[in-house]
Amino acid sequence: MLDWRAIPYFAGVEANGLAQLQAAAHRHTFNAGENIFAEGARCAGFHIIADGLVRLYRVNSEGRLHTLSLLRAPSTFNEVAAVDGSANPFNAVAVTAASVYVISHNALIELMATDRALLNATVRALARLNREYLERLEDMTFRTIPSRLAKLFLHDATYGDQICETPSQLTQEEMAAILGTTREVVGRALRNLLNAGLLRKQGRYFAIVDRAGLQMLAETNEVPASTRAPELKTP
Amino acid sequence: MLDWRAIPYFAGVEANGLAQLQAAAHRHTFNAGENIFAEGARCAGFHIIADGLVRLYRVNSEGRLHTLSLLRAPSTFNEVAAVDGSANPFNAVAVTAASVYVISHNALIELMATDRALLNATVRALARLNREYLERLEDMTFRTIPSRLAKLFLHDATYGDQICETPSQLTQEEMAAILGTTREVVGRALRNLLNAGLLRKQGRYFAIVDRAGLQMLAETNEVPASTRAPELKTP
DNA sequence: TTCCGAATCCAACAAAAGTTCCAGACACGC
DNA sequence: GCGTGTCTGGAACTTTTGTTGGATTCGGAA
Repeated sequence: MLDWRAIPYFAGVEANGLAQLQAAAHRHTFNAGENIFAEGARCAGFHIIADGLVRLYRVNSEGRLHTLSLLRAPSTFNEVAAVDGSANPFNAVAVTAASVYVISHNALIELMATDRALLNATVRALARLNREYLERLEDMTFRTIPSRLAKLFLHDATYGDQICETPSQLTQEEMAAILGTTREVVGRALRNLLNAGLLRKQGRYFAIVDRAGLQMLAETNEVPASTRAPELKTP
Repeated sequence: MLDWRAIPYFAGVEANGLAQLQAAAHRHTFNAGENIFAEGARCAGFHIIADGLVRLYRVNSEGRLHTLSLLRAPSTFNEVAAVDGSANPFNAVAVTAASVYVISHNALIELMATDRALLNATVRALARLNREYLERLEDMTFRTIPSRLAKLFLHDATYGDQICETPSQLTQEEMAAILGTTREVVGRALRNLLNAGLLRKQGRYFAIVDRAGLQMLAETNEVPASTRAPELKTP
């Protein structure tokens, strides 16, 4: 069961407003792998994840994927389209079987018109989303792939809220989609972090060895010399 | 003189509300090159450009610049920090001498609490900003530099509203800052677009020859074969 | 167990982007 | 007209990223 009060978006909205939101929401269930809505399609409304894991992503003309977020309950998505009523800005797919509440654009606008707390919450949520996107934009502009990978492992503010699975449990393919590159490149970067002594293998996955080193790498694009492992190859 | 009704952000706000906004605003003037506010500093409030050209940018640890927008009157900036009261998400500098009205975070919050139209306008503006950032993010993720350059010249939705100077009047240095790269790379890309017959030189600057070709390049990262100029070098 | 598909590892190569350097062109103020 | 600083053109080189292809490991289903 979904505890509506636990949803960060609705912090500040009174019981009365919550009840109205619940009344306006329609519940949908999706099988693993099923599409929830498509980028560019008519606004699908405001979505609340009650259960399951949801991926938001975009695809380019050559078919490469960019995962914007991996979200699990309780969280919300598609706020932007829900608010302006235009096309969905990304695709959404259920990674696992998922249960989702949907509030239509019109219903949300109507509720925001009567419930000031909801309107305020929306403003806050949009501002927060803006900051997140800007952070991601700077990552793509300034950081190398090893640096972005380190940041992903640190699970910091940028990715922490949006991408919920710990990176150590993601496949290289999934990490690549999140970082906006290809699996091979992620594999190489992982090997480098391993050799540099920042990560170590733990079974199938990776564990953090040197958090400070990862932080340094995330911030400066450089592996700190003090923690770098000695070269193995002799010329 | 600034015509407050001409500011897109305030579309829908009534005369009464506009008067209150004007009363809350403080006018500041800046010389060419003068800093308006700094990234990370305490929230500088909501800014309205009455006159002049303003650059919003970020800097990375190595000192490279990323120009997020080049704005001229009438337009607004720093909405996000003005709304959530946190640190400014970027630097702002007056490119030319500029005159700017500033409304503090507290004043804006108060006005939004009494003026529903202003609150709605803020929601719309934040949604629009979100879409712009997402578009830019995808540009950085998926497009090559020639492709981004073509998009800049096409002056399309992504850059059209935010970056007001026509690209043909920007220096290579400025284009590089907008695209998130370096001057040399922009120079090379420009030469390629020239050789491919998509642009031509017009005095100091460039003019568009083949708009469809630029569009194709912007969308697919490929220079269309039909318009490509014959190779000059023979092996 | 055996087989199968998914995920990984690794090497070699290709392409894109970043760096360094220097030579001209041009605009502007003196 | 003459320097001076900004902007541009372009070559040569390095690094990073993307691509290809094959070998290997792993876990679960038959």
